[in-house]
Amino acid sequence: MPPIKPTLTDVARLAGVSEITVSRVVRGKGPIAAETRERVRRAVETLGYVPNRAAGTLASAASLFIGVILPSMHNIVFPEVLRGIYEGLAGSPYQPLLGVTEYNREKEQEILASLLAWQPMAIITAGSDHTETTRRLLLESGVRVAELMDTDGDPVDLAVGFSHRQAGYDSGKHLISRGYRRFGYVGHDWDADRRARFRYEGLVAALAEAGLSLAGEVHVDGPSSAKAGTEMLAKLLGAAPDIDVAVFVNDDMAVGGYFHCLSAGIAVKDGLALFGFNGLDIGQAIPLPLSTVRSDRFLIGRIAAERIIAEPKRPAETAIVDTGYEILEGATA
Amino acid sequence: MPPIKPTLTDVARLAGVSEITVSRVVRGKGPIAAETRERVRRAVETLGYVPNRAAGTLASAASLFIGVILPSMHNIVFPEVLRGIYEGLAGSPYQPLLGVTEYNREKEQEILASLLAWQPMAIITAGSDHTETTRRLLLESGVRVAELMDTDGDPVDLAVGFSHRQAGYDSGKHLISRGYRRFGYVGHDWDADRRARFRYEGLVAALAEAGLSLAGEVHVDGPSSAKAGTEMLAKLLGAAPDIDVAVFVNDDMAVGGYFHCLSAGIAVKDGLALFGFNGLDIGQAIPLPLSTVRSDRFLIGRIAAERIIAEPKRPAETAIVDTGYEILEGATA
DNA sequence: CTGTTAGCGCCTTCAC
DNA sequence: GTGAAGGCGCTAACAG
Repeated sequence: MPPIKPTLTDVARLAGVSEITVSRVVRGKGPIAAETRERVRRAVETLGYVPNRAAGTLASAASLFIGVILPSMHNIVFPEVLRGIYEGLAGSPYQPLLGVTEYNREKEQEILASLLAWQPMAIITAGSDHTETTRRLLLESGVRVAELMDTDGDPVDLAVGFSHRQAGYDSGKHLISRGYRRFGYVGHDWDADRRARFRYEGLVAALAEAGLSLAGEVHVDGPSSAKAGTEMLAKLLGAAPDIDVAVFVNDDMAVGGYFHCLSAGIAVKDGLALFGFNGLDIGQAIPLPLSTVRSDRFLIGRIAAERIIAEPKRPAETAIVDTGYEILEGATA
Repeated sequence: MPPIKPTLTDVARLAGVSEITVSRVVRGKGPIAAETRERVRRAVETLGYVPNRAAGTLASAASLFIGVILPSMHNIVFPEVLRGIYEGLAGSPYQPLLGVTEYNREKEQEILASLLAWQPMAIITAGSDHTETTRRLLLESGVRVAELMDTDGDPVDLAVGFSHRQAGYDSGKHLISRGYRRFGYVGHDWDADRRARFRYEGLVAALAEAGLSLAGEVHVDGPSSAKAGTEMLAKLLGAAPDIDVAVFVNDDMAVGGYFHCLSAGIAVKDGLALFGFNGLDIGQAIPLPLSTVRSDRFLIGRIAAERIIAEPKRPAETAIVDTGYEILEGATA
């Protein structure tokens, strides 16, 4: 245990220069004579000096934080977004500061307030929709704001993602074109997850255009999972035995549906088609690759981080980056 | 955009009190007259005051950060640990500050240095083993240090987890007691993941005690995944066709192995037994629940956070909390 | 290329 | 129950 933490002053004294010179060397800013730099480096080394960022933040009125707000850590989707953010931030001095809302709008608001207390240079949120106060705080913060995943709303500053409504609609069109007519839906509680509802609405719209409607639908309480998918498909088939395709809110659930078919001896695709959403690895690893919509969560995170670094001041105009998606034909529909 | 960010001084002026009084109200510390408190509250409300934590940290020489270092975000294991940490921190003023090492010891060291610059009150690391410098920095930081996941090493302060060596050994004993004799192993690059190696070594030790040894083993480059498990099991069976049980480094890989058996028409358990590690949901959702070792990642994170909050000063003695594990019999072995 | 001056916004200590 | 003074460690702005 060192008796006391060395400060800039200590380093400066040891190196025989002023504090500001040490500060410049440490931050790599300003012109410094090679020899001076070397002397300072050695002093830093000797003392084991670690800069105090709280002091730096206070003095420069600019922290190196980027506040990141994610809805959930219950499946791999948002950790992937986070990986993308880290990737986009690599090599920059910025540090993500993470909050998790559990899909709760009030919690998002609290988390935002606490993140803002650290004077972040930007906020990246994948929280679904915001409370009015949240939106106001984002707007008034004056810092860059990236809203991730969907582009169906009206962004505060920058939105990165794609239209979930359109993805749902395209899924419906695709399945209709392949001859499916009797649709069942397996979802979860979408009061929290607005993107799930957008996809659902897009799907229903596509069906309506073809003069069709859902023959049955079931919703699980709580987070989606393979286990829930297994149970919910069984329930759906109990209520609507004659459907020819089941559309799932996401791949986790759809993979569970696949397992139900295996156990129940249902011929996947010919007996019952399955369709997911996300394009998770696990869905493509099962013996019949899952028919689904692939999106690139990693890319969404990375682009958001890169754009923010490239333009640290909030621009006058809002912008939307469409990262797109792709319908994977797969083998289950 | 507010013309200027209100500070304590602004609030104090509006409320007609001194700065320190506002500070006390905001932090909920010290004795304050109910009426004063109310007046201050209103002023805070009116101005939309948000405390500047950088200033607070600097002045009090104690930040509200807990540095968290995780090896990877490529599967659900560490997000679960993180959820546990958030759970353990709920209701406290502490905020996790996350770094991800990608299983790289040098990167862990860099991340640690940058986290320490924020004067965290504790460091929680699930990084595998440390460089010498990392260990020294942890030791000298003087703050609480929790090392998560395994208890096979010599902790700096607090370790929370269980012995992976013992878990590997118990797995071997269990499988031998069930009659398996010809073992194959499917792993990944464990230079990075020392816990995987500990389990492997435990397994091999159990085999040796019974006069057995591995009949074959394969290792994938890169992160583990179901897809890699599928491919690697095929490869293993090419090299060692007569094994009666395949032990996988983790459930992701084992689930992939299960899929290979489905596709290749191999009777799981009777033709080839499968054994995993972690007890992931997906492993328990497949038609034959995976035989595996269940650990509680959420609990590990939560306990670490709770213990740190309960005792914010580093105690004189190191401590180890064994969260245990459980062999799940499952249906694949 | 280097130094001086003057805070950043808050909290600790000590007084009343 | 409240306040005054001083400083936490660093950096912007301006000299030289």
